Amino acid sequence: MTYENLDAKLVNALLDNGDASLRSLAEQLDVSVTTVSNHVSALEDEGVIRGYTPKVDYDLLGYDVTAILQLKVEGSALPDITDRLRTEKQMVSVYEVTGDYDVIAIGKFTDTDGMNEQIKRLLTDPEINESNTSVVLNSVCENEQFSLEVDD
Amino acid sequence: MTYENLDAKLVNALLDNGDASLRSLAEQLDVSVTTVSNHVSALEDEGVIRGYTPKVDYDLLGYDVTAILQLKVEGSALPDITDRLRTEKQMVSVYEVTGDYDVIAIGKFTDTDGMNEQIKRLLTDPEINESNTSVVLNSVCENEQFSLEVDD
DNA sequence: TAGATACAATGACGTACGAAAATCTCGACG
DNA sequence: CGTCGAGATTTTCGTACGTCATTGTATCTA
Repeated sequence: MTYENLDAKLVNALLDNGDASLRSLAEQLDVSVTTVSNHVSALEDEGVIRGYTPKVDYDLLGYDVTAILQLKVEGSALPDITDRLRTEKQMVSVYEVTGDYDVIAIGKFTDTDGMNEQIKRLLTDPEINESNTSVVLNSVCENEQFSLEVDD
Repeated sequence: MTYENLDAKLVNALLDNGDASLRSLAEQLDVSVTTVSNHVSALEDEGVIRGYTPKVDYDLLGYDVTAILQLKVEGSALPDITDRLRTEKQMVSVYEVTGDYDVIAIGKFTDTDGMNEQIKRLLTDPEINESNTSVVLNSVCENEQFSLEVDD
């Protein structure tokens, strides 16, 4: 088994269960605990694994509404706008993009009223020329981290 | 300190560091290890915390290109399309939405060529009436999990 | 020679258990 | 009608125990 395959398998195993103990990983991949420890540490040091996080179910916490905002922005104002969006706590993702719009942002809200209010407030910004909001009806999948390819 | 505040603080502490030990959480929040253990277990059982996952840096792994697809789909074909998108490994998020388009999907690719090919293949589907692709120039933030409000 | 492995020692960790404290329930009484 | 308090329930806490991750050393392999 090559080094890189082991790393990919480790990442995949951790994506499956971020809590997995080094021992269980060692058994699963048929290598020693020490090797697993070394490789996982290396992945963390390299930044491939940038830490661990609980998967929080925001739906259960009352953040029922997800909205996708698309904005056309004055070119020079782009950093201002993205900065402002990022500091909005409930913004999950903010992208600068090519295409019809300049910015696409995804946010989560407790209800449509709160969403409308917050979005309205955002859109008062004179540097936003045009906007388009899509409300999510159904999240087929969200923030899925896909597994890496392994050639055996 | 109320029960709910403790839970919110625990979630926030774990969002800050999903690896935090029960002991460090206990010290940080000034409660006993047992209390932390009970509450974290409860949060996991309730589904508020749906598990733990490593934060994988796909950029570092060569998935440089992120694209946002918007599709108009024959109403009856919507489940087919979303199903198919979900099974595309590199799709990170797939939403059914209101607005100009019916589906918004976010995917990651190793290069623009691969992206174009994969997207072209997807769009041959006759049930997709119209599509629009935005390529991400800059991810201001991505899949940020925001912290919960705590009233002290 | 560099990387992987096995083994042992140590300190940290998660969890189960019983005791103590806090909170809630609800009828009795002023 | 409002207040009180005993019993019951829930929550919290400290301790103890077995498991785990980590580290260092020595051995093996490509």
